[in-house]
Amino acid sequence: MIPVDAFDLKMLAALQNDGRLTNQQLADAVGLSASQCSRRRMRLEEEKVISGYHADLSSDALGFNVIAFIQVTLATHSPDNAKKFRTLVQRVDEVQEAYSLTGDADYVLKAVLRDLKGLSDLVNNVLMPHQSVAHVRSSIVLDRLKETSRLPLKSALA
Amino acid sequence: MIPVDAFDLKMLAALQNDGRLTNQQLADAVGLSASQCSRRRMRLEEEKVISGYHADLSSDALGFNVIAFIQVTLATHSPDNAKKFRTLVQRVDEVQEAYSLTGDADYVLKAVLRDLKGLSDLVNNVLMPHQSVAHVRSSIVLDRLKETSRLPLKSALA
DNA sequence: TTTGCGACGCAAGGTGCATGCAAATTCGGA
DNA sequence: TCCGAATTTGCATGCACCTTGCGTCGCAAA
Repeated sequence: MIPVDAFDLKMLAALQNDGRLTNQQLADAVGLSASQCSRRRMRLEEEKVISGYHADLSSDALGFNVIAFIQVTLATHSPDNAKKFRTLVQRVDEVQEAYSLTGDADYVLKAVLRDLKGLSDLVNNVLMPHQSVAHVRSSIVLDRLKETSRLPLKSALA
Repeated sequence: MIPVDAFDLKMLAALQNDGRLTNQQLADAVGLSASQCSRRRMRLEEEKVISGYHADLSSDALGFNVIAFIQVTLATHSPDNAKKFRTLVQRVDEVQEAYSLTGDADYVLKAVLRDLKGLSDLVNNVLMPHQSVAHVRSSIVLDRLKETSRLPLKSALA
């Protein structure tokens, strides 16, 4: 597959923690020169091992007070219907994540909203009325114990 | 609360998309000078509206082929037990997200693993044997329709 | 109107980045 | 074991970028 050695892994781990690390800081962290870090980083970006860099914003500070998981059952399992639902999900910014899962429901969505009215709007005015959707059940997040997107790289040597 | 004006929102939106934007690029995007972008960005970081920057790594490219949602029921609801579970979750790198929810289960975890054996290990050798845990039910992700951490800022003027 | 304060753009000095280059290292075949 | 080719590395350099000081502008209160 894509060549990723121990240096790359250290760099990836460091960049997962701080995406604005200087090549020099990276160099100090992994034990290479800055120029090498620059080259390797460009390669990793080129190969899409690093798919992007993002600022992490505080949902609390910005007034997003409600997070919800929404289990969705489709009206039919036709490919056409699935595609319509997919497009819907892509379009709605409040939906951060969407997965199809084994188990009871067809899909699970994670949504971020300003308040409970926002959730109500999403469920009752966006999801429920959509032709592809049959049934919706939402659970509100009471407490966030952990929330990261870091991969457990310690176990990874490709 | 924290003062965030239209310029700030534009900057935040831009930095959500690309966390390595230059102050000058930011300036072009929002219609300010680079120096002002620098100052405002520092302020937003200071105030923790921007909580950090992270490289986004491709789980596929790095061989993490299994994502699972794990519903956990605690043995008892004592504060002591909850704290033990909290610590466990924090320690296990494979668990990316953990929430307590309204509804059936006490907690939902999102875990990233190399393969099904990894999931099995996590469930049977880490979660199940832990004294705080009574019951575990896991669902495997079949398809990822959407996966982002962007906040829907269009609705946000604090 | 005047005064004070905050936000602005500009300019300059310092810092970081990317590429050329030569030395060092690795690897396979004889 | 030895040698040569290919890859990887560190260093140097020219260029872009970042940050801070400074003077200006606009607005709000007196």
